[in-house]
Amino acid sequence: MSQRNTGVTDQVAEVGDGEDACPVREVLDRISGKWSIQIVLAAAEKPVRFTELERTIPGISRRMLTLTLRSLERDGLLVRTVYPTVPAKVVYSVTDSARELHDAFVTLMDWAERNRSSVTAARAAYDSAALAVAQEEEPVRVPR
Amino acid sequence: MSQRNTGVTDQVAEVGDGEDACPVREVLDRISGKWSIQIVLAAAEKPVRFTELERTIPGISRRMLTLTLRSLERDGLLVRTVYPTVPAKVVYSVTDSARELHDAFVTLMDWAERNRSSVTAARAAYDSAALAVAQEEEPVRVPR
DNA sequence: CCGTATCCGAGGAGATACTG
DNA sequence: CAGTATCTCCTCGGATACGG
Repeated sequence: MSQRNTGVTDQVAEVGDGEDACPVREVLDRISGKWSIQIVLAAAEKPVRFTELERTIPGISRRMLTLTLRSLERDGLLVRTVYPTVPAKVVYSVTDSARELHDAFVTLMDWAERNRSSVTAARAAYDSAALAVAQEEEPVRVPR
Repeated sequence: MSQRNTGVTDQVAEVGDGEDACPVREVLDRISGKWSIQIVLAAAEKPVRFTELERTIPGISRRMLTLTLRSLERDGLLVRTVYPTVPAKVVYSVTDSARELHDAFVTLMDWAERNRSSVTAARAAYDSAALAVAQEEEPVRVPR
């Protein structure tokens, strides 16, 4: 009991949840963790099997896949269905709640693609400026 | 040099960024961290001063405020303006890029408020079910 | 007022090995 | 196939103290 290090917030957290009530934190807690969004994104297209997700999402580990799935299931975003066939087959599908969230994610992804280049550029500019300062030299003044 | 523990991803990360190119990760890296969203949200309403943000955002520490601000500035989401008055005055304002992102955040917040109750309910249901299993008893079968 | 530097704990996440 | 259990590393982020 009293399991340590469950990752992904925790589950069955002390019953007394604590009254945050802040919507910002609620959202963050749900989409943070490297994998939640990608899983919802994948499951929203069509119900997916465990192994399927493992292949669909590049760097995910078995552990994090399981933990994130449980977390999403707990929040009522995914439904886990088990078919008691011989090697057992498990399918995860999104709920209505998650489908709406999915739309919000799409908006976010859209932003990411439209602003990718500008962010990269801003970053490069910021870094080179910081570097110049660190070297106590005049900015962007090329040697030769 | 080679400073440890800068928090908020890191800045000036080894120059060679590594080619992820995954929009999902890009978004996540920007909105993860407990404070980014709230800062953008606040600065989007009107340009804000450092201390102002400190008061506006409840639990934030000076450290995290600075770190997150730098990170957002680096990504071209915030602009830092210094007025060389006597005790110096610094104002942070959002860029166009950030204003679009702000809209996406609003969508997310909207979702959070609309689904707050259903998530809470789903969580309670999941937890009580798990608890019943843990006690090796029949589910939801009240004693008396 | 606007930060920076340092110390340190909590928990997120990978690697690996084992089970029904 | 679909997980669970451990062990461990590392990043995030709070507390605190100091500097221009």
